[in-house]
Amino acid sequence: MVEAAENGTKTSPRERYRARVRSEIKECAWRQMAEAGTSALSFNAVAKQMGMTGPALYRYFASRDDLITELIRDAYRSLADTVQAAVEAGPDPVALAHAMRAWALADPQRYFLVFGTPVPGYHAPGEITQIADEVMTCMLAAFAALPESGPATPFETHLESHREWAEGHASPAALRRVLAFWTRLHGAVSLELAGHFTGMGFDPALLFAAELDDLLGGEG
Amino acid sequence: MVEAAENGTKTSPRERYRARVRSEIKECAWRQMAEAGTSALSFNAVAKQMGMTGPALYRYFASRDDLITELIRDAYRSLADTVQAAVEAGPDPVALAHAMRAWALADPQRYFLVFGTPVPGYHAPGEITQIADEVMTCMLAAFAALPESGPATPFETHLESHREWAEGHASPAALRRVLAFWTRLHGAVSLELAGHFTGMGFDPALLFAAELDDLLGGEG
DNA sequence: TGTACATCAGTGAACGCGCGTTCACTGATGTAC
DNA sequence: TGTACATCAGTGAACGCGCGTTCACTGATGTAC
Repeated sequence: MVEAAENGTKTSPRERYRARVRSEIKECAWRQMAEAGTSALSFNAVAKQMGMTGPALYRYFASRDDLITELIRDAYRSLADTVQAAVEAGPDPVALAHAMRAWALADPQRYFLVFGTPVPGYHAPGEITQIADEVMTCMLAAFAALPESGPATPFETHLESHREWAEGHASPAALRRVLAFWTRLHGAVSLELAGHFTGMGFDPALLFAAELDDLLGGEG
Repeated sequence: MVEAAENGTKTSPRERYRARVRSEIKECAWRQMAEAGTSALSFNAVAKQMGMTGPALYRYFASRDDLITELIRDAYRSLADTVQAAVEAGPDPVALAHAMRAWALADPQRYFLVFGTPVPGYHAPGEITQIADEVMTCMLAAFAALPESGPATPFETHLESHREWAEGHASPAALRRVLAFWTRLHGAVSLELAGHFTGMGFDPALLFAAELDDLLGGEG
């Protein structure tokens, strides 16, 4: 995957080469994470796997932390793009849910880099928080068109006075639906990916569908 | 917390001392995990924090991996005990849910050691799988008494032929409820603990209650 | 109760290792005239 | 087109560090007579 030039300026061969190597390094890092886990990323090992010596990587990333931060950002970015594409095709929560699940299954370690065990001290840079907001906005858009249901639940009443984060784009009922959507989706997908369903013989896809159906068909 | 002698045999002072130091080492390790994350557990650092030199720990644990495995086992064990205690007080899913959430909030890193990002290669030893089964059995017990609801959903039909893991102790309807219970509980709790709700102002406890209510009150 | 011996918790030195990172360098690639 | 120079990707040696782990030891605690 070659990183494209984002504006019209001509890219020199050297710039193109740099961009290609940079993304090859990232792919290598992803592969290493997929094999040994999210927390086991060695700068030197990535270099070796690239056929380079360790110090060479410093031509492309200022430090190991720099690489990791960029991987996290890319993970969020690809989720946001996936969600955005799904919502642009129409505000259909079911389609959105399946797009998100597919994104998760495509690369479990990427999923866990976003939604997995947090590192206690770590605070995400603003750039990442912003992408997370994008994702939330898209999810809200998918639920905006849904009809109101019955009388307000206690949680919806609570949301009435705690909805600044949605910037007024949605009713408490829609917010509750989005949060339930997100919660159930994450619950089912992450238990599945972490292997907590292996041993029980059922198909996780059907549990996922059932949870989704309960939210959307059940009480609308 | 002193590890009690499990049978009637007298424990020598030395044995009592050993047991106390062992559990102090574990507490130290938990503290270190709570500060630096699940994956950052250094044998030497634990020793230093205990006021010992590194090699001294080998009197108590055969290796670093040994310590970690035992911590994971203890985490599962304490979850199973919590769940068991809740269910013994009566088969009330609401009480069970709140007991499990309380257990998670009491020590997030412990929760994530059980339900967080998995390490790709790792396969849990049989002892741990067995404790996980205990937890599932307890959850099933909490739902066994619940009344049947309407016509079977597609997922329940699927479970009809994939329910060996429950050993016949529950109907497909109950199994579906247990899986939804577990999924939603994990979804809400883990997003909360990972900090994905910070920034939005609402109270995670109310989202949790709402999800629970939707499962138990909503369509029973 | 006092002495001789065994047990065993903890130390200090040492091991090899892989880590992230720096630095001065070489040699290929691209640019200017 | 050929030559002189600048850029810059990548190397190899070296750094200090903390890691898990081993080993021979010291010295305190417990046991046997």
